[in-house]
Formats: sequence, structure tokens, C-alpha cells
Amino acid sequence: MKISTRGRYALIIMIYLAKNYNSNNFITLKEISDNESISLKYLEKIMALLTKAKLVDTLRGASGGYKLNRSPEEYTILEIIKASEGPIRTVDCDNNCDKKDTCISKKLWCDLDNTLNEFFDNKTLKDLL
Amino acid sequence: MKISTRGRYALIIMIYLAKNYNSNNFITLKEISDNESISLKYLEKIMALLTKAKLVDTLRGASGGYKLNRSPEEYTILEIIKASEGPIRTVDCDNNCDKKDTCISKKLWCDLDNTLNEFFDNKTLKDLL
DNA sequence: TATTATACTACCAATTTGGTAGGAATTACA
DNA sequence: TGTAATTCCTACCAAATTGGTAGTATAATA
Repeated sequence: MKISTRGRYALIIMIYLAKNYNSNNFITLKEISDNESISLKYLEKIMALLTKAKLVDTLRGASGGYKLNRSPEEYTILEIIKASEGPIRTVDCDNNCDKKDTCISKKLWCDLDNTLNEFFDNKTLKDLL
Repeated sequence: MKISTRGRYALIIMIYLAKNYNSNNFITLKEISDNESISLKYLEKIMALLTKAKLVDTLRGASGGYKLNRSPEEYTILEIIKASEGPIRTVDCDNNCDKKDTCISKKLWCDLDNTLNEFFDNKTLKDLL
């Protein structure tokens, strides 16, 4: 029942970019690394996930970096978590389970997943600022 | 963001005991192992957590086993999860963090923990039956 | 006293977590 | 046009966690 540093740092990155949204500048990972005291190399790896999910625009080379491609209120926390940690599935029991039709716990885990999805979907980046 | 098999199997065990609550008999792990297709040795290990948390009464030796020490409606799912998986703390950032006073994410994770605690605390073993 | 069952301790393989390292590709700017 | 800055990509790695197994000691009962 943990959020890993991937998800946690991803949110820190997105909050950082959101704070700089109005300037419309590209922000370097070096700057975020320095300000948030997170290793540049590790941030690169996490940023790759956010880039792949098209949550940010990027520019390579000198004076390049990253910026949001929408306004902060258009990002739900859910998409940030999903991009960095994968979909929310609190248990690993799948449809191959031979007890799936009689499993008493199933509804509980399903409700839990829904509750979590709702929790994160109801909040935007802007809400956090 | 996963519930491990420890928590999942712990719930299966408790549901099994709850179903047999009225008989007032001690139930062996062998029986649960056979019926739920979970290794006896692994169940023993998980059971040790539930025993330590005093969620069940035990009797060693022949015709021994385990049984609930309260009625199913007196067990919240929260105590079962806590006993098997430890307390619900979705992120590992603690009070040593030098950003703890200005951290924007902090409230989110705190809300998340509260939401989860509430989710599990509002349901009893009986609700699942 | 033989059998049945829990209790305890130690071990282990596979996966995930939380990174690091090095270099290639790309862009801006002097 | 060269150089510095920056993202992009691939590979690697140590430590912790997960999901178990194995063996033995201890207790209760018939």
C-alpha cells in the first residue's frame, strides 16, 4: 500500500512545472534537481514516463527543457499517478483465478480501486497550488 | 499501490473463520489451506501476524486450530489489514524531511491515508459475508 | 505415548525499488 | 561553425520486499 518515489517525484515535477506555467519557459531538470534535491539522473528516468504519456512538451538542446502543454487545472492527479506508477489495481488477482465467481473479497478490492481512482481523479494540479 | 498477498490471504482466512463462527470449533490451517489452495506453510506465517494482533484465539495440539474471539460484525477490515500489512502510510516521507513545512504534496498524501483508513474502517467482516 | 496441530527460526529465489553511468542526439548561441 | 547545454536512450546495479519453503520445538489430546 505504498506510493513509490516514482509517483511522488512525478508529482513534485508536475507541481514545479505548474508553478512556472505562466512564464511559458522551458524548465530544465537541472533546475528541478537543484531545487528539490533529487538526483538529476533519477529525475530523467521519471520524466521519460511523463513525456511518454504526453503530459509535457519538451525541447532538447541548449535552453531546452520541459513545460506543461495544458493549464494546471486541466491535469488530474490521476493521470500523473497513472503515468508514473501505472494503472491503479490494488490486488493482482485476475480473471484466471478459479474462484473468481465465488470470491467474497473481490467486491472489496474492486470498490477500493474505484475509491482510489475517484480520489485522484477529483483533484487537479491547480488544486494543489 | 498494491495490497500484498499477506493482506489478501489474511482476509481470506478471517472470512473463512467468520463463516464458521457459529460452530465455535477451532479450525485448522490445514482445512483452510485445502479449501483455499494456499500453501500451509505460508498460511502459518500469515496467521502468526493475526495471532500476534490478538484477532483470533488459538489452541495447539490435536483438535486445535484457530477461531474468532469476537463476532464478525465486531471486526473492521482495517484491523485485519493493519495486522497483516502494517499501518496505512502511503508515502514514506517522514518528519525528517527538510521540506516538511513547505511541502505542497503533503496534504494530498495525508488525505489519501485518511481516505483509505476510513474506507477499511467502515466495513466489518460481517459486511463481506 | 503417539498423533496432531501450532510456534518459532532460518533460509531462499524472484521481483521491485531506487537509483547510477555513459554516451548519443539535438538545439541555441557566441 | 564550434561548443556548451540539454534531452534521450540503454545498460547496469545494490538493497529491500515479496512470496514463499524447510525443519524443528512445543503443546494438547485421545
